[in-house]
Amino acid sequence: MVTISDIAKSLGVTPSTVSRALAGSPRVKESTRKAISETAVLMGYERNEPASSLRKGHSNVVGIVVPRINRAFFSSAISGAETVLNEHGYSVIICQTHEKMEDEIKALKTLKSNRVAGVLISHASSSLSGDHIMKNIRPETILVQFDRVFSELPGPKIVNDNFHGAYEGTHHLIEQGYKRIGHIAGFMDTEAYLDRLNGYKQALTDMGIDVDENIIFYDSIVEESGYKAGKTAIERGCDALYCAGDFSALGAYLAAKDCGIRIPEDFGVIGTANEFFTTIMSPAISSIAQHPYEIGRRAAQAFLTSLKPESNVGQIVVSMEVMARESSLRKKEKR
Amino acid sequence: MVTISDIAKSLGVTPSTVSRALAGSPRVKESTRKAISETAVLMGYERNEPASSLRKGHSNVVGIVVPRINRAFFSSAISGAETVLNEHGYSVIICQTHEKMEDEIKALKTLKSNRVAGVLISHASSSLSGDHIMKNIRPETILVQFDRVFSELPGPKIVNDNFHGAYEGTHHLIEQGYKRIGHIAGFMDTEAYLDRLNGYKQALTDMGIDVDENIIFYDSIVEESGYKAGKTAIERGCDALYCAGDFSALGAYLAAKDCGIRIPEDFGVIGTANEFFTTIMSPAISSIAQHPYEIGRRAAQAFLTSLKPESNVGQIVVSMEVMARESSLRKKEKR
DNA sequence: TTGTATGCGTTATCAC
DNA sequence: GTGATAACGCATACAA
Repeated sequence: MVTISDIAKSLGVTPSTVSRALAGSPRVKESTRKAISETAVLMGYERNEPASSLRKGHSNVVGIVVPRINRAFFSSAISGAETVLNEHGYSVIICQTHEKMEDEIKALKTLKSNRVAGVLISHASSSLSGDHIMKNIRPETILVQFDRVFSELPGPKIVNDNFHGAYEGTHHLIEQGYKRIGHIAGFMDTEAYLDRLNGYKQALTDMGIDVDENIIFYDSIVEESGYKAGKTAIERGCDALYCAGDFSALGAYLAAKDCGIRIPEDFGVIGTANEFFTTIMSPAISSIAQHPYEIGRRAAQAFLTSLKPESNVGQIVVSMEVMARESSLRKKEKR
Repeated sequence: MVTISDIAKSLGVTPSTVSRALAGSPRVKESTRKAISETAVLMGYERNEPASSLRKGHSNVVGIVVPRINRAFFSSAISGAETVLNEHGYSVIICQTHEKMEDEIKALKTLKSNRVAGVLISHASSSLSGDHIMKNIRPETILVQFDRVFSELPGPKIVNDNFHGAYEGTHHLIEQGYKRIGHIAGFMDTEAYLDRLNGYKQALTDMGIDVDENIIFYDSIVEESGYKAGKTAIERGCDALYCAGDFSALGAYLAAKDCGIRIPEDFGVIGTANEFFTTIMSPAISSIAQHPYEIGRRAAQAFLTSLKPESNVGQIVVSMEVMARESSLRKKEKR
């Protein structure tokens, strides 16, 4: 392995100069700069990152902490973040928490040990406050939260525009003439679901419809719960459901089908997340799209700008988009 | 930040002893060992990984190189590998190649700079040989290939049992009474697709059916290509298709539907990968399941056992499983 | 079983 | 604009 000393010797300069030259310091003559970088590539020099990290006190690595890697939303967010960070010379260490606060703490400790320059985190569902995050991060480390955030923690936060997404989705159902619109809401310990619930309520209120707690289902947003909630919603006279997740929407959709109820004529469904499967069902399921890749990109960019002193990124809201498909379109489009 | 010297001072021993104790060396008295680890937690000691890596010449990090993180197969494989590696004290750096050999080389260089202990790689489609991999890996680094492998490279390889999966899938179609079975095959520069093609051919041959190159489609396995191939297959008198991917299977499935051909009565379809959407279509699409999470786990385990001298892991084949669903079941199950 | 001494490769500080 | 020197924290070879 060739080191900066090797380069220095072969050029009759000192390691300090080589280090400065390779770091792009302005305090080195242009001609020597060029000579050094040329012989560096010639000799096949590659920086020893651990040595550099030890000396500098931090590495060129950013940690990303998520509940699970193999979930469409997170894997896309990671992909977006990795792409941006790589372009700027950073590597990415991935940690999954399996939704457990305990694992989250372990992950943060590992990242601290590795002296990462930053942490992009979407916290575990069992993390009820951000105390353990602040406790397990060095003060110099840049913390960026995305998707699932604690508003009480400092630093950039990248979130979906859940309120407006829910608002638009509900409004769309009303526009299509649905009268009694229920909601599969998820659990209220997650801010995202609370925001969606509020968007839903606001849309109803704005259109002069009373909110009925009997048709709001505070349940997990998996397919099975969606199916059950769908059945109940139908019993309670709903003619449409806005679901905080696509899998619960799928459950409700299948429940309606099983009851022999026509979609969208007699029953409208709209989900959230724009999962691939929603596009290929027949009828296709409407969904409120998130932009996970973009959220990952933004999180990475927030980290990069936070690197500069005086920067102050704050909260970034990424819009959601109603993808109106057959499951909620009963009015014919004008032509 | 507390260091081993701090611990040493507070206990009246030397840093070497602390280092040895924390590393679990047998050459340290049990009582001092205990005292040291106790004060270590008491003082909140956390190892400085860069320092350790510099000294040892390698880090406790394993690099994972994949074409894209946000693809179901790879994100699951990463998830499995990360889980196993974490249990053994390793962190995971993720790199994506976007299917470009150029990015793959960059990724390997980065990992080399970081002195990773191992590399788990599924190579880019544009990598036609493994030369660049060997060139950009230190000889001490353990190389594990998974899913897309170069058989000419040394070291463990974790692969799907593509041949038998394809064989079983094709055999299943024959058993269901389909007579003229085509194949959407993918491109032959990828070993996996070649193996699937061979399994398909073997199954036909074993059942006394002639292989007809006119109904083998060497095309990309995306939905669009599947649709086109599906149409052509129908024109050429096929009554079933075995597809090397689920998205091409979906394309063919929709092509048949658009032609007004009944599935499975008049046309059978089976895909590969067992994507979620195949289960919820109506009729549901049969698929030959892979086990990506398991493949990731195995890759990580192969790395861990390769750590031991004298170990010699070789090739590991992970079985595939025919998930027979409505799209290929025209014989009623016996009851 | 423990201590002593050294160096891994880099970068920052200071001097010239 | 360049050089000399030191130090980051840890792990090992050797000595005792």
